[in-house]
Amino acid sequence: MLRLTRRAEYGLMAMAFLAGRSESHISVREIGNNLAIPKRLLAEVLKDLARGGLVEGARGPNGGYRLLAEPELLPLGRVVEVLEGPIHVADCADGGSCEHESGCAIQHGMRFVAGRIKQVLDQSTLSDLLESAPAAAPTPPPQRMPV
Amino acid sequence: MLRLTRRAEYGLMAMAFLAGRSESHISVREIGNNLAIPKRLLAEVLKDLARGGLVEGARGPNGGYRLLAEPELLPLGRVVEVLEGPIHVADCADGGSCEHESGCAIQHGMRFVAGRIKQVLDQSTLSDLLESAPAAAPTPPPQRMPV
DNA sequence: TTGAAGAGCATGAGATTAGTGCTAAATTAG
DNA sequence: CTAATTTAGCACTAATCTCATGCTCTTCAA
Repeated sequence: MLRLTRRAEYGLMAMAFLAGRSESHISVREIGNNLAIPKRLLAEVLKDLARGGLVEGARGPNGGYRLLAEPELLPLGRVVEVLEGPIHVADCADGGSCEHESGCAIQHGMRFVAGRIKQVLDQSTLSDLLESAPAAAPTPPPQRMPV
Repeated sequence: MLRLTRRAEYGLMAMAFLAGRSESHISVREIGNNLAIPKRLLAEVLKDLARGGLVEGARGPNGGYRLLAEPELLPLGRVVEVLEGPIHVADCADGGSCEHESGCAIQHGMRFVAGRIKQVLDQSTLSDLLESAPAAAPTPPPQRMPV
């Protein structure tokens, strides 16, 4: 499917929302209202992000979440991995060794492709995601298929 | 999850297998034996590839499948789309307009990221996948986040 | 005519995700 | 101290999707 889960999507939206606000703590209720995300689910997502160390939760009135990471230094891949676990594009690419072995000639190529996909997420940061304006979007250096 | 289905993985393996053989038609049985893929499922995958015009099936004894596309000109993304349908990285990126609207500032950024991921698949060809050797693996030109 | 092989259709089992409910713990305000 | 607010943690249901298989029909070569 090559698709992010909705959890990851919500998580990225929430992180971006937090990055764009200066208040120290923002509640799930407020984030959910602004982003039109089911609050109950958003709460789960933010809890996971807190467990992953990307945000910090504060309880009680005036509580909520705040970013711990700097948006400029936080790769999107990190957010995705916290919410979905390690990125695993294909068994052929990520499994220790290809179980289909002998006849399968694509293992090396698949690893390369999977690596490129991960790179896309690792080389874009949360602040890149926010800039609808120009600039940013780091471009990876040219790369050849390694031997 | 950002993960290819097993169907896509099997499909790529099979396509690569066909590309590496010179015989005109190779049966599901032979492909399945070589790649250690459940034959019944592999048959479904190859049928879909045939419907998608990437391979051609021939019935009867000595029947089987053969590649229709040239490996050097066939992007991996094409194979994936035939087997999984259009690549859809995230609702936020591919949906017409972000349903979470107002507060969601990442739609533009997500589209860019999704586009980069699709590029990875569209810029690698079936022959690239096969070369565990050197060369190939085309490198996309530098790109900036468009306004 | 027979056997090999793909084409088509349907279906069951399993895994994964989306979303919700409920309770406990912390913290602030009065 | 009490009440209200908000996160933390756990469990669970329903829906969706994938994996895999079974069966029948059609085509075709020997």
